[in-house]
Amino acid sequence: MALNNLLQIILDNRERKLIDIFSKKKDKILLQTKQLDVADIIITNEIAIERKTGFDFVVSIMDNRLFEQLLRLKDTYSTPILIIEGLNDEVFDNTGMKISSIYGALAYVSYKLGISVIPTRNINDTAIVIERIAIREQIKDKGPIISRKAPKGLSIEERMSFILEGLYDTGPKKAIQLIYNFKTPYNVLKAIKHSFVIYTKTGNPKGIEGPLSKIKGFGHNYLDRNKELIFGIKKVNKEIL
Amino acid sequence: MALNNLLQIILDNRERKLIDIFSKKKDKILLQTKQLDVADIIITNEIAIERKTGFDFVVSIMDNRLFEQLLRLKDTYSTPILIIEGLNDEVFDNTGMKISSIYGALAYVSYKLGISVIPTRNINDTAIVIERIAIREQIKDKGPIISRKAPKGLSIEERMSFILEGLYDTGPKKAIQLIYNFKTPYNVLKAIKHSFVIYTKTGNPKGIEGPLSKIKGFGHNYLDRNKELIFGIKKVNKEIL
DNA sequence: CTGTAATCTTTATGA
DNA sequence: TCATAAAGATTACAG
Repeated sequence: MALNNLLQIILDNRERKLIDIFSKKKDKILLQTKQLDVADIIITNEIAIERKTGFDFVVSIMDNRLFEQLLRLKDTYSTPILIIEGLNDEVFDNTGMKISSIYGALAYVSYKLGISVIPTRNINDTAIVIERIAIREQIKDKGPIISRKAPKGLSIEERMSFILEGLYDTGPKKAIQLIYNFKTPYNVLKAIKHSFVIYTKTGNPKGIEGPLSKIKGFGHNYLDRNKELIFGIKKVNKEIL
Repeated sequence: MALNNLLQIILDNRERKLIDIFSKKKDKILLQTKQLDVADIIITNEIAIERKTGFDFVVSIMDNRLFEQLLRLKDTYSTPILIIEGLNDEVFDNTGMKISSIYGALAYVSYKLGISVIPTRNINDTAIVIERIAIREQIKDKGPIISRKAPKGLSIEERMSFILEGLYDTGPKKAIQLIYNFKTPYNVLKAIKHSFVIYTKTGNPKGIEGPLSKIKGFGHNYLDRNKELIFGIKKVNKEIL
């Protein structure tokens, strides 16, 4: 598609500044703008770039947007790239986030999520990086990309756990325990249905009985709250069901 | 107790400054120094880190040492990491290398070579990154557990919807529709269980029948994918259940 | 993401 | 054996 030796770059139409910069290079770059869902810049079918300023990066950590965005990027493109622009003292000092948290997130994205992180100083540098990548992929030897560690879309088990994390008092740990013990989300709900609180003679909750009682870490409170959530009833006696 | 929570970090004995920094944390970190051949810092058998100041980085590009080093790192450890420290104006202005060349090399290392690049401002930040990686690999859960936190202050209906948003192709809209029609999450799963795909004589999916067919927007794809997710079975024929 | 507070389950203890 | 208190583990929340 690339006529002559024109570089083809697709930009999200909200990236005004980048559009301006590349517009001035019409002799080199064939610019295309559209509303993009999962990335900010697309170089090829395989390579897409998310651009974040240092400030954006930190803010998106706090509201949990970062992880979600990057996972989608990773799901959609085999070579996802994050350009992080101007991660400087100003960002570290003024966002109120702990330094260790920022670097923890950065390290996580880079080596655990397997997303290629490229730091730049400012938007002009960002434009340079984008152009270099486009040149390499579209003009130079399109040498193979050395594969990273196993591409990690959500497995079905992870996805199953994901559902259960909607329950009260249920984080990743408990969710995984439940799937491990009962195999499927539906079985988990059935297990909850068939478990009951045991009371002492004086009427105090003593523990639980039923399928759920075989796993540690699930008590009467867990049962009560989640039965209401799943079945829409406040209290359940064995006799009623 | 304390002994078990010690982080173990192996440093090349030429990394004097890092050794100094970590030496002051003897209560947390078990430091080991030795002459290392292919990395500067070793976290586990799989994870090793090359540390380069911005200046070193540029110089090693020029004398062709960079790629040789990093390729060896990559050959030896399955998760190679490059910490690039203080890649700032001073480096870009005073090394005499073209900006685009520096970024070209950086991009190449990151997305083409598949080495995890993590930028830091200075050696103290570098130490933080190393410590975070060690914590994640040596203390926290091995497999990265993904979690989704429910927004706080949800009503029970909202919370019910949130559970269903763990299903495939189910966002807020479909989740609310489902709760509105079936009242509780458990009923929704039962409705999915008792809904089935209808096929044409030629074996093509035609639509669905059962409780779910009464609502618009839920087709055979939705049914197939989510039955697998909820019940752990790839395909369900009416006859089997 | 991290670090801390809050919450829940389990174990220990005394009546 | 039951009821309360302390300990241990996990989740929720704020930055």
